[in-house]
Amino acid sequence: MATPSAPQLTIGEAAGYAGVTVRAVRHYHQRGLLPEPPRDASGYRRYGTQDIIDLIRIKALSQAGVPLARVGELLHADPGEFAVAVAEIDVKLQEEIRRLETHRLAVAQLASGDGLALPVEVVDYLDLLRGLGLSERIVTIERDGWLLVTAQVPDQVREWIAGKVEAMHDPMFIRMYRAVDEAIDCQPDDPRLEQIADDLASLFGQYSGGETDADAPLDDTLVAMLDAQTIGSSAGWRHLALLLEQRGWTGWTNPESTGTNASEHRAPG
Amino acid sequence: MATPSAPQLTIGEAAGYAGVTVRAVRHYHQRGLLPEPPRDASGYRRYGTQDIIDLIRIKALSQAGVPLARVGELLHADPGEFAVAVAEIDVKLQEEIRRLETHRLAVAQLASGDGLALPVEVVDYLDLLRGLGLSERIVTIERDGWLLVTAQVPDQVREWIAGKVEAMHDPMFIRMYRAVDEAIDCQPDDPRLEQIADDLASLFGQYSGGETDADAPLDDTLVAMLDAQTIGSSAGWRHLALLLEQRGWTGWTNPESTGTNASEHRAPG
DNA sequence: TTGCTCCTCACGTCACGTGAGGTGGC
DNA sequence: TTGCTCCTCACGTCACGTGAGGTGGC
Repeated sequence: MATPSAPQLTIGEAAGYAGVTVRAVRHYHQRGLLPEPPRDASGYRRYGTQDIIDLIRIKALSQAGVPLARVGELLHADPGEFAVAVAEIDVKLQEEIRRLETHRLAVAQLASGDGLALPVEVVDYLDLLRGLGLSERIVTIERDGWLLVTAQVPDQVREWIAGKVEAMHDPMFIRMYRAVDEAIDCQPDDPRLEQIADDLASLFGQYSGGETDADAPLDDTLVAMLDAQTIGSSAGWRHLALLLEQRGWTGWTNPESTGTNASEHRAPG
Repeated sequence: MATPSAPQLTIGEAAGYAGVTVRAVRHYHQRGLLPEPPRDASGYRRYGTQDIIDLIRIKALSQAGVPLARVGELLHADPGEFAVAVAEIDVKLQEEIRRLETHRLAVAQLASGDGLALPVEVVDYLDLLRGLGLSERIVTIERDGWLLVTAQVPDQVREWIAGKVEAMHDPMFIRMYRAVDEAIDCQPDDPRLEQIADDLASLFGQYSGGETDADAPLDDTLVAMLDAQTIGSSAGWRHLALLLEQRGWTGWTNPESTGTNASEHRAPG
């Protein structure tokens, strides 16, 4: 009793006392983190107290996000190295937490269905369009347009959307959007298209279009994608574009008509 | 111009506009998340606008921590299913953030070198021992003992350590610890051991040992491990145990002598 | 012609999980 | 004898990364 005999645990017992799985212990042997203990007559590994302590420390480091490759070094590092490594680990954990918190915010927005990969401002703008009574179809088209633009130039989007929201206080803009919305489901021979084209041509004439800027021009390919996504998605819109051209308008690529903002950043036709 | 032609992007261009890698796009095809687009004359995949939008949405969901297996369902889910799934994702993200924050705290403690897998209270207690001038060797032995106990019964440790801290206000306890510390590096024939054994026997006699409790008894194997880790680690201690037995003491397994708390939870021998 | 992109396998990463097939211990 | 643990391969997981070896496009 004066010299207590150290217990020789099997791998399952050792794993249990350390709070890890049997497979994890074998894995640590394979990775060289924990030396293979002696075997008994049956070929079973037999673990001592120090092995359990090492297992607990390996588990703690690993759970703190330290890759096993570094755990090996750290187990036998002096306090100086250890402190440096710990500082690095803390920075990584901080970054990871910030990343997840950002994603949580994104996911919360995402509950609305729109917020997926879109800034809050854009989601609010889309809700504004809904509030004006515009159809889900046109809102979806707007949303997809903004998805494309946001993926490309995320930083500019906030400014652009501010301009759009302001424009939406102008009753003329609202009338234009409603007219375009009405056109979306028209057949090309629908007589309403002629009336809508007349209205739009008149509205466009009143609007001098001074908001064009070229801070971050979108490249031609992206503009073509946006056009395809907007005009190309509706036979009514395609025909409306033709009618507007007949009235001297230079095409859908003008800002107020497409419902996306891409064209605002090209000089009017 | 009235009917803009949709651009047909190569895989590299598509990946670029969506902000993912070329390999990721091929992977999404393989997983069935994104249908294979048509090929051109050279066998190159050619992507349209909707593909880019889908890629952006896949990326957003994936980055939010949604496994690709679920991304597939969610891409075409109705708003109800989507909302439920989003709520689940948010819960997972919250858990993950909490887990990482806990680990950050652990890692911060870990900077001291001790805090690895130990509660703050234990670290403070170890610092208290250092403050009393005890050697690093005995502090390390204490630490490893607490590591073993904490891995086993983490909830009880806080109470136990409170009792230990209180006991350390008793000068008798401090003298015992210092005597035991002095013995650690003694050869078995060191004459000081006799003196230390006399002192300890005297101290033990004064101490009635009323703090034993059995709230969460440690199993025999764990106690044996603790004994091996403490007494077994020093020839001086092993001999001191013998000398104490000669003085009628029942062994190291009595609480005040080992420096670990395990034995406090067994009835004195 | 050079350099870049594209193509299809197919193995590597990371920390283990999970059988597959067999043997020892109580 | 049954059931549990142990043993050693060795493939599977997850979301791609990274060559390997070859061809098309500008």
